[in-house]
Amino acid sequence: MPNQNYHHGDLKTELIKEGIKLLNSEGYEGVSLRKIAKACGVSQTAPYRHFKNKDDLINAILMEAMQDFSQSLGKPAEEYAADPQKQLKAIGLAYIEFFSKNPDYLKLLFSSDLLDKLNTESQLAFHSKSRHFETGHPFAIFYHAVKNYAASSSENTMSEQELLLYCWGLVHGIAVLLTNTSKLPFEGDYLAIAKSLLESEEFLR
Amino acid sequence: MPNQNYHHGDLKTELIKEGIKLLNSEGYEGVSLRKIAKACGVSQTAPYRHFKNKDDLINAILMEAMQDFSQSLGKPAEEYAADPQKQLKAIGLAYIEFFSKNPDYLKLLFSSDLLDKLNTESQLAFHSKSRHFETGHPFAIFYHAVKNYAASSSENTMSEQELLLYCWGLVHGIAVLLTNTSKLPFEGDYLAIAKSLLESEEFLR
DNA sequence: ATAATATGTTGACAGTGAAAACATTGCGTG
DNA sequence: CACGCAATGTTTTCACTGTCAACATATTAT
Repeated sequence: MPNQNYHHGDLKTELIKEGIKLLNSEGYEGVSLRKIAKACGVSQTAPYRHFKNKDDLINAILMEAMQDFSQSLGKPAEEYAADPQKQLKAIGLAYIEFFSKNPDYLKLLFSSDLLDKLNTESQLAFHSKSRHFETGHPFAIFYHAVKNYAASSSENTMSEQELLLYCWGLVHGIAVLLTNTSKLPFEGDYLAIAKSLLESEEFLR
Repeated sequence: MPNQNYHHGDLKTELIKEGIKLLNSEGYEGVSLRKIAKACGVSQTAPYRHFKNKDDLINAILMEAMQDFSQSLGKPAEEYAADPQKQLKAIGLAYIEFFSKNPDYLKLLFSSDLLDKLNTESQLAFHSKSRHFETGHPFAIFYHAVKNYAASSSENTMSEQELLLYCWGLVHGIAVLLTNTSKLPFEGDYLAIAKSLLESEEFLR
């Protein structure tokens, strides 16, 4: 029977859980190791038994978040598996919607080294289709949809790399802008605009 | 005759200058008020006589940076003033190239509240053409090029808002991705890819 | 010249990430 | 079962950060 006041039981996963909670409640800037530790009812330095440093914890949190993300992209990927273009467009929209709902993930993702780590640790994960929903590269689904479309479309004249940059860039850029609507020059339902944009022929005819 | 050890003379502008230097040398994470103050040979709290807080100084630094940015966009804007499509494409490329060379500005820009401030303080600046190069909204040039193209093109079927989201989103997204090339799945000269992409008919035919 | 103001300094405080030294628990091996 | 070692948690401490209050000095206006 474990002493309730010392060994915690499953601190590692609870740190991640409380980290996500804190991120959602206080936002990107409000996340600190000490707060997370306190939320778990544990000393300030306890997290260091489970994570090398703050960025390591952040990466673990993101890993969790990217699971949601992968699922959000996976749904349209399956639904429109038969039509590569429709699939790609639907995935793009899901990408935008996800970060629109979770703006802090976007900031976190590009200020941590999660993606670098994933790229070096498991280059495979990005290219293999099987592991997307686990620990693989969160953008693999997107990447495969792009490859799929490139292979299927007779209209497309872009190289695979161009196409990836085009699709990912557009979708990511819109996501960034939408999480900063106050930075945009006029008001409006930008999410709706983004939707009609992706569905139009201007993007992938 | 000013005492050399007390009143500094022109601390405010030197703080900005040293701030930019620090940003370029140590990167986004390495910027702190205290370091900037020390670089100016002044006490830690001296900056508070000229700036309300850190974000205020950061905004001033960005203001300076955005001047460069505006000029980088202004050059192709003038060069291709006669051909709205070419102009828009050239501006887009300049946008990408600028942040590709100054990746830290990109991070800073979207983690400060500069754009919000500009939008509330001078909504006009974004819409008027005359003040771009001074204190106006740094994206006004881009915006005007979009409007220009929308008005001139008979091919374009998008609304002005759609078009802005499309162009700005694409260009911004690519800029973000290029400043994180290590996050991309394969290696290559992404800047060159981006260039050929913008020039292709896939983007604004 | 003197008062008001602008500008700079000192010292302090709370919050942060991190390391070192120490304490407690639980597990594996004899 | 007992013992020792590894895992996990705590305390203490450090350097660094942004910011404030109180004080000092210079500049400017009256």
